[in-house]
Amino acid sequence: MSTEDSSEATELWLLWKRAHETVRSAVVADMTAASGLSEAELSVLVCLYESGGVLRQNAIAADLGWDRTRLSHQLTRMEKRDYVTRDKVANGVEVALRPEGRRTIEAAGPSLDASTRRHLLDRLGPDDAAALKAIVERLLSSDSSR
Amino acid sequence: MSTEDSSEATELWLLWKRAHETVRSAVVADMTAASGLSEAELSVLVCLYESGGVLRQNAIAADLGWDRTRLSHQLTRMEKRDYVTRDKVANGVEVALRPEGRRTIEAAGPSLDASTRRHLLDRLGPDDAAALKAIVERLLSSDSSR
DNA sequence: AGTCCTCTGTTGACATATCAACACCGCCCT
DNA sequence: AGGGCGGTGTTGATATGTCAACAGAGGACT
Repeated sequence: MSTEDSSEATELWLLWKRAHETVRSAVVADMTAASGLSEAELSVLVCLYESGGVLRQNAIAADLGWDRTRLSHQLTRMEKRDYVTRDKVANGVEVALRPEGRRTIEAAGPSLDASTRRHLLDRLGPDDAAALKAIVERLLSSDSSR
Repeated sequence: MSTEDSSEATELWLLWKRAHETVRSAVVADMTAASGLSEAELSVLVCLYESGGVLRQNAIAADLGWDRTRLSHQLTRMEKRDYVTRDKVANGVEVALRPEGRRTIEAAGPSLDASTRRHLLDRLGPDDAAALKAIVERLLSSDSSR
C-alpha cells in the first residue's frame, strides 16, 4: 500500500474483503480436494442439512443472502447431480435433500470443520474469534434488506 | 437455523460469509448504480489507483488475493474497455491505469465511501469497527499463503 | 366477475470465475 | 552449451453469477 486515499469506511471494506477472500480460497481449495463440492453446492447443502433436509427455495435464498436467480440456476445444476429435488407447493417451491446430497454433505462435514479451524479459528485467538462472531451477528441483525 | 450441527469453526465461517455476502451485495448494487463498475473492475482499479497507477500483474494478484488466471481474464476485459494497458517488462507484465480508468475510479470513489460507510461502518459502532479492522489485519498478517 | 398489485420462481443472454494445459523466461546446475 | 525448474502469464473449455424480461399464483379492491 502506498498513497492511502481511501476513507476509513472504504479502507475497512477493502481489508475485510481481502481477508475474506484469503480464507475463502483456502477453504474452497480444501473442500474441492476433500469432497469435490464447489463452494456454492456446499453452501446450499449445509443450509438444507442444518434445517432438516427440506426448505422453501425462498428460505434458502434468504438464509444465504443470495438472489433468486442465482439460487434457481444453482438448484438446476444440483438437481442434475441428484443432490436435491424441487417440488411445487402452495405459493412456492420446496427443495429437498436427496440421499446422494445427504451422503455427500455428511462426508464433507468433518473436512469443513478441519479446514475452517485451520484457516480461520486457529488464526484468530479465542478472543478474536468471539469478537468476530459478535460483530458479524450484530451486522446481520442490523441488516435492513432481509 | 434449527438443528445446529456445525462445529464452532464452521459456524463462525458460515456467519462470516453471510455477513460478508450481505454487505457485498449492497455495496455492489450501489456501485453499479453509481458508476457502472462491476465489483471485479472496482477492485482492480482501486488497487492500481492507490499504488500510483502502475503495478506488476503479480502484485495486483497478491494484493487482492486473486489467482493468476482470474486476473488475466479480468485484465483482458478491462483492456477492451480502455481502463488499463499491459506491457511486458523484465520477468512479468506491468499494468498501467489509463485516463478512462483513472477518470472512472476517481468518480466512483465518493460513492464507494458513502456506500461502505452506510452498509458497513455505520452499522458497526466505532468500537466494533476498530475491532474488526484489528482482526482482519491480524488474519492477513498470519496468512501463510502469501 | 375483473384489474392491479406483490411475491416467487424461471429463462436466456451475457459477465465472470475456475481448472487444466501450455508457453515463456530467467536461474541454477553439471 | 544443454537440461531441469520455479515463477509468471495466457488460453480455451467449462462452471458459476448477474441482469432483464417473463410467467404464474394469490390477495386486495371495485
